[in-house]
Amino acid sequence: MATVKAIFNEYESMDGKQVSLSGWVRNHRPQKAFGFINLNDGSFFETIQVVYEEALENFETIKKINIGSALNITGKVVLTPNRNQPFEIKAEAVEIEGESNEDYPMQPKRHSREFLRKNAHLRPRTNLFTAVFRVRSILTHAIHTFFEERDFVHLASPIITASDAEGAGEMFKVTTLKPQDFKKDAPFQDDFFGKATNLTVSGQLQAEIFAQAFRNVYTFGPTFRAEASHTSTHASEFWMVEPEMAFCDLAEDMDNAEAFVRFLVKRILEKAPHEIDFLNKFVDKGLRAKLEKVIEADFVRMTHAKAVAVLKDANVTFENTPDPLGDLASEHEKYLVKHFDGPVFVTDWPKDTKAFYMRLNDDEKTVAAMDLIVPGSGELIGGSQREERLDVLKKRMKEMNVSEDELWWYLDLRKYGTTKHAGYGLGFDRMLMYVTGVANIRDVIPFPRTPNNCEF
RNA sequence: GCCUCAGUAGCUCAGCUGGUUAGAGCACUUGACUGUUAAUCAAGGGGUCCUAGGUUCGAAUCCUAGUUGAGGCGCCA
Repeated sequence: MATVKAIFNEYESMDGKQVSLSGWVRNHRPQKAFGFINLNDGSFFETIQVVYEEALENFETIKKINIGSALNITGKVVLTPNRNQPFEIKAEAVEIEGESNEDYPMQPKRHSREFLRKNAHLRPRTNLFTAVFRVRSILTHAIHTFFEERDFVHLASPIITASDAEGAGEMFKVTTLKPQDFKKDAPFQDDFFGKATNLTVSGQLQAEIFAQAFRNVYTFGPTFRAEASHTSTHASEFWMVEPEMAFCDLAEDMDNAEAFVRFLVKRILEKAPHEIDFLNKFVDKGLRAKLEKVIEADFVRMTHAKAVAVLKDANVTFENTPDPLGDLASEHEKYLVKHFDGPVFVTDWPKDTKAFYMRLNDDEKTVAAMDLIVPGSGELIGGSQREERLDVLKKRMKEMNVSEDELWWYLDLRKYGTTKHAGYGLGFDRMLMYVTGVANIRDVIPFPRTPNNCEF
């Protein structure tokens, strides 16, 4: 069985060669004595044009084939240098593997993203989602390749956790109890794990454990947030890449993050040129230029204090006043990436805006944190140097109401050969938004989970 | 969670200052067409105008509530 991809690669030497193909009809234009079928077999972004003529014994049946039908085709490759496509397949046999009903919802025309979300079982067959999900697959492999080439050890951090200490957002409860089984005083005593358990919001704390053994490690897996977020960059279930490096400070952490983002972009440009062309043409006209610039230019790095100063100097009225002690609003992030025309690292954040484990700077007011903000996807990476000093860590946990008892093992790491170390979390789906130019996270996840939406 | 906007044919949308039987393009069905490229041309079928209530002689159109979706904000990746 030939594939469309293989034929596209070798058609010049295949004139007159017989091939067998199977795939799905993307478009069909029958005429009186012949017709054209655009077939996609899943191997390649492009469709292949199949021509069939009256001489075929089931010609009248073929003429009635609907879009979406699955076909088996035998025919000859014919070079057609003077037509819109360099070659086509002249059919010798067209067999219908699976018919498509006349009410097939996907038409050869533009559909709204909302409609396609409601038809998540059919949208992978559209050009846009063919491109997006192939890029998603390539991006997944590229992540493993980047770390594997640098001798990082991959670990699968647990999806069910007992700790809810991280404060990264609301968590989903995991329980086998029925509502009436919860006891008032000790609700989870009789539960499956004998304690309250949740779906993970981050694998970082477990990655820190492995980093103190393997030095450089990463996790890559699903994470869950039960926040009622209604935005284009939030999902209830999403994937995160979380490297963790021992003997590493914040600057080296950023070096790694920058190299990582650059590597991923480069890989996508190499491995998915047709998909990027399509996305550049129909989704985001500046996409290719933007990606090429990311490969070349160094990312801007500035402290939070400097960023606030830049915002104060800006000749723009913000709804939220830039606050040297506060978080950046998304309008601020948008201004910064536009102003610097590319990704921006913001470092050394006010300690009250960040999590307990981030390393306290010598000024005792800021922590060694970094966010990488990018156009379109907002905060793509959040990371920090971790607090390795036991006494300081304990003090921060007390200040922020984090239970020492629950995280005894995390504190143990600071007793037995503690090292300076750092890491970050990269939102995989946001990275995919960034490299595809797709504006909504629901359109880069095969079956997105958001508040009130768990179909499919 | 807060704010704003929207819901009319399978899809994309027009109609909305109230007024006969609710329209277009695409899709679908039938027919025409000897090279189409989201083919073209002709005809036909297809509607709980989101739901409930209200105002009115009369509501797709105005009002109220609900519901679903989208966008923005907050939270973060």
